[in-house]
This record gives sequence, structure tokens and C-alpha cells, in this order.
Amino acid sequence: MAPRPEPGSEQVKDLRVIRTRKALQDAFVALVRERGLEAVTVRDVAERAMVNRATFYRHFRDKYDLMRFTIDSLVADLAWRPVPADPASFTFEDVVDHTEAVLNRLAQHADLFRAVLALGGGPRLTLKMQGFVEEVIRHRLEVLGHVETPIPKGMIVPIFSRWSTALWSWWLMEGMPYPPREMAVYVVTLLRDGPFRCLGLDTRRLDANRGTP
Amino acid sequence: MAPRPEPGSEQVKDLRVIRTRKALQDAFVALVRERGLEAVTVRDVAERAMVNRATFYRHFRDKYDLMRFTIDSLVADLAWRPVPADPASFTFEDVVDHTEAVLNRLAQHADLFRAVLALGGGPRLTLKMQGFVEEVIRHRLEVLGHVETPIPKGMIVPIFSRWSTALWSWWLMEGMPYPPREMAVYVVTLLRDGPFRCLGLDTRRLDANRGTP
DNA sequence: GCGCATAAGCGACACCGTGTTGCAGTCAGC
DNA sequence: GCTGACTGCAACACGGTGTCGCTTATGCGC
Repeated sequence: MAPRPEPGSEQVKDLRVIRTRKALQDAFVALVRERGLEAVTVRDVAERAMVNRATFYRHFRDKYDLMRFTIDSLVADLAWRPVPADPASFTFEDVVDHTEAVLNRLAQHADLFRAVLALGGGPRLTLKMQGFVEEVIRHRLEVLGHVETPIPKGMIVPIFSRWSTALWSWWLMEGMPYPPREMAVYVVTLLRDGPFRCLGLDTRRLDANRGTP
Repeated sequence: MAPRPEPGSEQVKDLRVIRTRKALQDAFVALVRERGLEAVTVRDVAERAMVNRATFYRHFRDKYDLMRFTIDSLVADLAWRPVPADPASFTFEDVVDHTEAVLNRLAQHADLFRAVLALGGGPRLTLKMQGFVEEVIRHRLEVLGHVETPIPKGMIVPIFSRWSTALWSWWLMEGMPYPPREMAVYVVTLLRDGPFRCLGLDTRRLDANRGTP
């Protein structure tokens, strides 16, 4: 049924096709960032991309098809992860360095991230990040062997990825109010100590039952 | 320009108006939960509500106007917060009890929350929650006096509210995989210890620089 | 209860975005 | 250079939108 040869799966060679699709995606991203997703029509995209409207439908089923395709392209561009340090030898500075690298990468592609988030690609980013988190956790379990965790592992992974996404997207959306190094310190401190301690709460009583869920 | 007398601000008395608006909102929520926001048309809503389509436009500018209005109504219904215990006398059990109460409240209105989230009301929920968090922080600062925090307060508030929203919405969207009590323990443990410690990471090296951003 | 104000019903209208089709051109790649 | 494809163009039917003028009926205040 689909006249389109599944742009994601098989490789397209024809320069015209590549050129047209790229033009449509670029126009789409630009328009969404200007007006928001709902205010953008297929006509607008085709017009901005200087492509006939009918041609649009030869490549994408509709606006949302283009959206999914574009988000996946953008997320693929962001598919980069720094090599995690050996968890057995973590130091505060190591983790901060690592986080700073991630933040710098984010800052470099801030417009991309903002575009993805504006496109409603948050869930897809979270999904992508879950892959990274899973990898880290798997790595950790390999190195340290089986460890009892107070939280079910099936819960830590999605929560960790959501919390990380929350930190990064907040930072980006606020216009990166702190430089990467400073933000990295805040991030690691928050993830290390949790928000309660970071609020200066006296946790001595809280610690009474530490690790006994 | 707006023929509608601002339903949010001034009180409407006419039973016909109240009846019609409620019918439209209920139909809207039901349809969005069935098909998703984009697949719902004004025609559908009016039909389901057994209201003439023209009448719809006498009350709401368009679909998104109804959405905003509906989300605000739902969020207002959820405007409930348990009295926070004295932060100077927190114990683990106290906080868990408190969290469990919140989760029970969430569970009672799970369909409401899911509706809000399905409607894309996450940001509005987060905003609402920021109010609660701010209140708690203000309360804490009053009781304990000025305390140096390793994280800027202007950052903790939005992050705390996003992290809380992430926990709750994950729990709800996963179909409440753990009973409220158990989930409350996980929540408090995560917020107390942070995800690093909950992964069983050795934080002794991380702690070397504790509190020195 | 009664009359009045007004909300709701009804049908029609123009407008716009969508998705499709057939044909003619143009260009890339063998 | 030839062939097959991609693209441009024009037109079409369809459906959702937002509005209007008129009529009906329903709740409110006296």
C-alpha cells in the first residue's frame, strides 16, 4: 500500500529524493519552531521547501509521518554516548567530567534538541536514553556482580532516564542558565544525594531505615 | 471579541450553560482517551455530547480552547495536598506515610490523571506541582532558617516538581505495578538516596567532595 | 404560574487543508 | 544517449471549520 520505499529501512540513492526529503524536513523543523506543530500545514512545508505539495505525499503519508521521520533523524544525529568510566573507580571529578562532556555535546546541538522537544519528541528521546541507561546498568552489574538494590531494576531504568531527560531539557529550555561545568556539578550532586539532601533536610532520621524497604 | 463570558473567571449560573459545558468536557475526555487528541474533531465532541455543533462554538473558540479549559478543570479537581509534617521531625516512616497518602489520592483519581496526561496536560500538572513544592520549600526555610544548599533554589524547585511528576506518571501509566505503600517506599528511597546509591554504586569516592560544588 | 431573556437547535454557507490522480517535464544513473 | 524515476502542475472530491440568521424551548426572576 505504501508507495514510499520506507526511507528508514532501505537506503535511498537518488540525489533528488535525498534533496527533496531533506528540504521538507528542514522546512518542517523551521516552521514548527516558528509556529508550533499544530499551526504547520503540509502546504506550508511544501511551500517553504519549494516543493510541490503532491511531491510531499510521494514521500510522507502526512504531517505526522514526516514528524516521526524527522524526530528519528534528529535523534539518530544525537546518538552519541561518552564512554562511561569504570564504575569501580568512580570519583566525583570523574563523573562530573563525564557529565560535562554530555552537556557540552547537548549545548553544541541545542537547537536540535529544542527542535525535537518542540516536535513532541520527548518520549522518543527518553526511549533512546533508556538504551544508554540500560547499558550503564548492565555494565555496572557485570563489573560488580549481582547487587541487591532497594528499588526494582525495572523501575530504576525508566525513572533514571526520565530524571536525566528532565535535567537536560530543563537546562536547555531555560537557555542554559549555568555553564556546562557548573551544571554538571549540580547534576551529579542531585543524582548522588537526591533532592531531599540538596534541600538541606536533616536526613539523620530518614537514614534510620536506610536500605530496608 | 470573545462572545464567551470567560467561563473561568466569572461564575455562570444558568443551568443550561453548566449542563452543556459539562457534557462537552465529558465527551471530550472520553473521546481523547479512546482515540487520542488529534483524532477527535469538534463534530465528534458535539455529537457525543448530544449538543449542536454551533453550540460548541458558543462556548469554546476551538478544540484547543476546550482542551485548556478541561485540563484546568481537572487539575483544579486534583488541587489537594496533604499537610506536610514538620521538617524538623521527619522520620522515614513519616515521609512514607505522607507519600502513601498522596499515591492513594492519585490512585483514586487515576482516570483523571491519565486523562490530563493524555490531553498533554503534563506541563500544567508540573506547574501546579511547582506551587506545592515551593510551599514546602518556603515552609522548610521558615522552620530551619537560612541554609546553604549545594544547588540553586531556583533550580531545585522545577527539578523536584519534574522528578515527582515523572515518578507519579510512570507509576500511573504503568498501571500502578506496585501497591501504594510499596511504591511510597521506593519513591522516598529514590528521593532520599538518589538513583546512584539506589543502583548500589559505591559512593565513598563520590562522597569525597560532598557539598563542595 | 407567567413573561422574558437567552441558551440551544437547525440548516446553510464559504473557506481551507487534505489526499489523490493523470499527464507532461526533467533529471539521475547505467 | 536511453530509460526509468522523480518532480511539477492542475484539478478533483471530501471533510472539518467557523459563522450566520432564524426558530424553538428552557431556565430565571418577578
